[in-house]
Amino acid sequence: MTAKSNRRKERERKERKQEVLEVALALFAEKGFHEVSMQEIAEAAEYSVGTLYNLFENKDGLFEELIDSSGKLILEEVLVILDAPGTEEDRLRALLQQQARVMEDHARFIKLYVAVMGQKGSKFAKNHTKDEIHEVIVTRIASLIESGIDKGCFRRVHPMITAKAIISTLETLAFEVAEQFDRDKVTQMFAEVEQLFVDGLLLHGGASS
Amino acid sequence: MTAKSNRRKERERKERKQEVLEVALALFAEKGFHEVSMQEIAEAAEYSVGTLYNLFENKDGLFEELIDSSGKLILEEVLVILDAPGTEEDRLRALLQQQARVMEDHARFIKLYVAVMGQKGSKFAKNHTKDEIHEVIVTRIASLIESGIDKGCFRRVHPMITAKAIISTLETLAFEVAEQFDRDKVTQMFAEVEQLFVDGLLLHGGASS
DNA sequence: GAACAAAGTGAAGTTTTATTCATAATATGA
DNA sequence: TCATATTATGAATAAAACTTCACTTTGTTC
Repeated sequence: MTAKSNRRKERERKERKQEVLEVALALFAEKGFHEVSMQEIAEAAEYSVGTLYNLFENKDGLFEELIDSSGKLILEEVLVILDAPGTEEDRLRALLQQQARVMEDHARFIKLYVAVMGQKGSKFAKNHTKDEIHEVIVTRIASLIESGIDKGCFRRVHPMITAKAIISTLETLAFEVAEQFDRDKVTQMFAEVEQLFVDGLLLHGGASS
Repeated sequence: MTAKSNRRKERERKERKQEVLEVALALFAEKGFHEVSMQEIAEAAEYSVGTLYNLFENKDGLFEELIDSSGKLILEEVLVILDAPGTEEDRLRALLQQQARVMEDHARFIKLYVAVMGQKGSKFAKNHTKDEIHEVIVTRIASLIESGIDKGCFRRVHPMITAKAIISTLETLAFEVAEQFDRDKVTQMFAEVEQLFVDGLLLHGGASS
């Protein structure tokens, strides 16, 4: 009985933490880490400050867990798309076509992430997860492009720079849609991005329409 | 005599302010606004805190002046390039080719700018200059691209999204080189960006090499 | 329903940092 | 050189936030 209870307690604790993290993400993404007080998070989450400190080590700890948990989620989603079977062109198109869905869930996180990434000298510089997400995704896309070049379906561009261009474009657009999300508009937007990058990379007949 | 003196006093004051702003920019870009104290800026600038408050209204004021002065500089530089005579292709290439030089002067500012831009809900949301720089540059590039499409030298892409893609790519790369700048490496980098975007936009024969 | 444990609370303590201001140093002009 | 004005200083103040903790409420078990 006790073991079973412990399991449930633990799960409930995780749920409470998740609840807080979601509220905190919204606030941090809107105003930035230092412009949001623990008091504010507590009120928004309908807990007291004390409870926050019961759930998390401290404000920095809360923030790190936020980056960690959201980061892992998004990384996983993107890798599933990139690891799917198909040609390089297919997979690159799939990535862009599914961005609307990915961003619906994660635009606020991406926004926060980009803002935090900037300050490498800040106290969050040590955080491993932070850089990893970005690095892994960019590297994967770069090798996808490289492989497409080798097979002769993409023209010769610098794979790493192209990957960075694609990701930074997606991040920038995520920024813009983070506040009020409109699925149709965003889908349309990424169709344009797809046309820009993928058609621009194709060697044969991409420049139509 | 007094008028002459006043003029000089004023100039010297501006110089002192500029001196402080440069030091502050380096610190802010590295660690972020809230992670840099007035004490820290004072020490780095080799003044006392009191003097900072003599020169600037307060910390927020100092920051706004920083964004304002650096922002106007960079805007001016970019517009000169975009307003130069030549075809759309020429001017777009010129923009990318001259980025190495522009960034050598302003990479730290761009980095800071991007990080701050993120938090629209922050207390700097009111700042006009902030958004204007970005908006003006993006809009100008978009109309350059649009005009190139109309003339039949670029393929049909979404001008605004393409402009945003180009700018966000440049900003991202500025991020990376902000710390230690290597002119040759950066020049090479932007050549790759040029190849990616401009060749990708051209209707005829761009896909060579 | 009583004893115990777990979760929640928020006022008070502590730390941090922006800002002020009385004073000192320096520059200016006669 | 003296009187005056400008500029610089940094300890003291005040405000804002993080964090703690003694206490209350809620849940669990027998």
